[in-house]
Amino acid sequence: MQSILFDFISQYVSLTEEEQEAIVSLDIFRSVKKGTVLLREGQRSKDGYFVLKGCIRTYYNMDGEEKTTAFYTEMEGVTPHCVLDKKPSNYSIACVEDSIITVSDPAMEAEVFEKFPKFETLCRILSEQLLAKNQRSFDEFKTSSPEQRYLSLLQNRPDLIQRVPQHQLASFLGIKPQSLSRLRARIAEKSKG
Amino acid sequence: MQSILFDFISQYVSLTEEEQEAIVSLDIFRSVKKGTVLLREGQRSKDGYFVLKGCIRTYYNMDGEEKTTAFYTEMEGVTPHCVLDKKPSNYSIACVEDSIITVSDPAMEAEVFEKFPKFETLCRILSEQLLAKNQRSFDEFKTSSPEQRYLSLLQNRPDLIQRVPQHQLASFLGIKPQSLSRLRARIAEKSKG
DNA sequence: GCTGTTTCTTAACTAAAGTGAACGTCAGTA
DNA sequence: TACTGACGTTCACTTTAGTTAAGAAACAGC
Repeated sequence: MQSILFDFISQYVSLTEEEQEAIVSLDIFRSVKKGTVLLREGQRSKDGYFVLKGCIRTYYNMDGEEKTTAFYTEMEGVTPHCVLDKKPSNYSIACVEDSIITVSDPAMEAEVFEKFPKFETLCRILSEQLLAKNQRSFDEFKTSSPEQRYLSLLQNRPDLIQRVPQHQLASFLGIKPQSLSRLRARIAEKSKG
Repeated sequence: MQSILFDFISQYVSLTEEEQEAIVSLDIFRSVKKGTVLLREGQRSKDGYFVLKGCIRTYYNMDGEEKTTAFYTEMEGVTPHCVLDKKPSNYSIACVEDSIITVSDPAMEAEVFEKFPKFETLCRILSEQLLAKNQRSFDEFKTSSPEQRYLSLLQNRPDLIQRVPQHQLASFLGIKPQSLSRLRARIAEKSKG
């Protein structure tokens, strides 16, 4: 299980035995059941999550309605805003499927950065790349219609459409579930032609 | 001029005289005229930009039409995707106003990180915070209508509405210029009510 | 297996954004 | 001065999303 994480890290920096053991000794690996809420709106958690297997999502509760804004699957991680903000979280995080994740906080990070500065470089590079990726997604979202967004999702993350409920996908695409149904019907109609 | 940058940095880490001089000696400060294109679609620049005064924007050329997706004003910075990607840029960056900016590249960063590891910590923290901020904006964008987005812009960055052409604002809000005009008229109508 | 809930789809109607075109304003320029 | 092009607004019309409601299908708990 841990090897999945180390394989991922090795794409960026190489780790010695000692460094790997330092990670393992932090005891960050968790197995969580579908539906488990990792972070609840209003809490002040300091934990960040990284998905080794499975899928988790962030969602807001807007006047009674759940709005899912992001999914994190294999080899993707989230640091909730409240960790950096020092304010209660304004969204929740839950497991979409049974998942295996790592859970870590800034104190653990600081400890590792101290011992192995290499990890700080790793984290800097990862957040720079995540930032760029997030901006690209945002740009694509802004410059395309719901239908184009759905088609692009179909191209780039077809697995998501299978593993995630439609109504969660809808808000992820910035529309209502009914509109997603209609849009799908429209596309099917076209391709039948 | 340089003091603006150091004031900003001092919010995160404190710099010694020596460190400040190291920055100054890099000769990164530039004064650029309105309309200047800093990065053109298709180029492979390694430069990142930080705005001390003025405003710059990123935009895509989508079948002849310019789509502006982001504005950067005082104390905001961009690292174009092409810097991290090692691919030609798929967007352009231009000055919206006469501006004073810094221009730096990864080689310069590496040099400074080497001499003063403190700067790597600064950069890590900055990108983590930028990432969180960007995700918040994206979440807000997804969960609101064009009209709500415009009203929120009016609240949070009223200056942008003044200093930026409407058609650039429109694509920034994810809509067409005509829709922005209409939407503004609608709001004015309501408040007259 | 039954029941109730959640999820997905469909439909009719409303509201808003996209599209194409026209027009007025303004700045720059021949 | 007159011409040009860019920008913003308005209008008529089309397309699509939001809203409300109803019903079918899938699923979980009993």
